Amino acid sequence: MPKEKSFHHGDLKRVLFEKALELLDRDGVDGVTIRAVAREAGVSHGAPVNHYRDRKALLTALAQRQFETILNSVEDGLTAAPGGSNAWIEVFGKALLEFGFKYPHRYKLLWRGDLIDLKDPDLSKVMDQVYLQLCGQIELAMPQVEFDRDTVAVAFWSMIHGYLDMRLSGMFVPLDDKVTGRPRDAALLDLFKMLAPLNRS
Amino acid sequence: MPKEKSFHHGDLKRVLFEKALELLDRDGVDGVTIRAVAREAGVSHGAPVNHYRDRKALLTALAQRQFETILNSVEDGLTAAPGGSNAWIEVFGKALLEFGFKYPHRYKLLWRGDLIDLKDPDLSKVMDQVYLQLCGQIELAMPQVEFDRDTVAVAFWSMIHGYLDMRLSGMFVPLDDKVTGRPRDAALLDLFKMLAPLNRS
DNA sequence: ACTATCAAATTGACGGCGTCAATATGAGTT
DNA sequence: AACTCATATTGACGCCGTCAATTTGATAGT
Repeated sequence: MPKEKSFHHGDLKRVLFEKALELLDRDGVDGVTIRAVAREAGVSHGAPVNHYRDRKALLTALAQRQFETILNSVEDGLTAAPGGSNAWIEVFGKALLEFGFKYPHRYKLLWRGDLIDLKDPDLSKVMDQVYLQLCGQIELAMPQVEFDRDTVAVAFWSMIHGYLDMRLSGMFVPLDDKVTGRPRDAALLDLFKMLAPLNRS
Repeated sequence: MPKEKSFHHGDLKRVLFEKALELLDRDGVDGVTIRAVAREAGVSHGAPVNHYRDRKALLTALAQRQFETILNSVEDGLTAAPGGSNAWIEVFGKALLEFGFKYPHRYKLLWRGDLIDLKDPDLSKVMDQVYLQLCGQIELAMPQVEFDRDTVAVAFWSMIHGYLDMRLSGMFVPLDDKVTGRPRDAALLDLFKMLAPLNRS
């Protein structure tokens, strides 16, 4: 547990992280500047360097936390899943789609390899955890598959991510469904289920 | 045909566009600054405003041109295609994948809705052309399909784009194939072909 | 209780950016 | 030869990230 007010300010690192997340949700990643975060936290523009080396380190910490959230969301979904052989599609698909539509700016940050440090051990660790969990579920559901598990995992994740990325970039909103945006989501998951017969059974 | 040296400088707009494209390929979109482009063109930092209102207008022009290139590439591929009912998968898939791997920074720019003007008429026109061409091919190949044509188009494009976006962001290079990167590409296209039996035939 | 220490915070500077306003230039027209 | 007006230059403003020098103040050692 962090001290209430340990030294000059208090646990500034926690405050900086929270303010950065608020700015991210409100203004997008461009709004998350060292100086803006410092302003929100009520400290000088030079203070954050003691806790985050630079902007990339701050954004990396934000991204790492979001992957943790997604990992937990998937784990929760898996324990509550009916357990059909296609359950992983619903669980992973819904986890990613709901997260993306709820926190678009957080989701987009996850794939900004130019802004975050992909070599960061904590970040790459949780990214690997999510990916390996997906592969594990595919292996459980499809013990004999025509394509290797990595290919199925990459194809699935590519489709979900590509769809989210284009939707959140405002790319084909006008060409997308005119209603809630959800029927198309479900259709994509249903469509991917057609690949389940890849089982050599 | 543009005049050789029409006024103060010559047709600066053309030069600005070309230098901007060079900078994009070399340094990524962050390297395409108004001032850097002006430097490369040998003019002052205030000169470009007479030809591109602001940075977003310049980047929009770059993106529009790239979509034109992709559109032409697809059209070339279609005329040369064998014409099988799955030909559109190969043609569109290869056009996008080859463009993305050859010009990663150009490809990434296309989906930066925060940097380009999606409402620009010229840009949205060519984007619609590419999308409608895809839908048209799907309609030709799959006259009776279980899902509506838009859903198939979105699913296909999502998978290709998601894969490219993650690859080009350096996201799962370590987890991807260790060889050339191409076997995985082909596997994804093959995998999507499994959806062709969606034909109610 | 006093002082030394040292992480944490402040301040100020530097260069780069986008953008805007004021000014200068010069080719084509009258 | 003078005018016009698009084009180009210059300089400014307020952001930004980052760094160096300095100050602050909680804590540990005497």
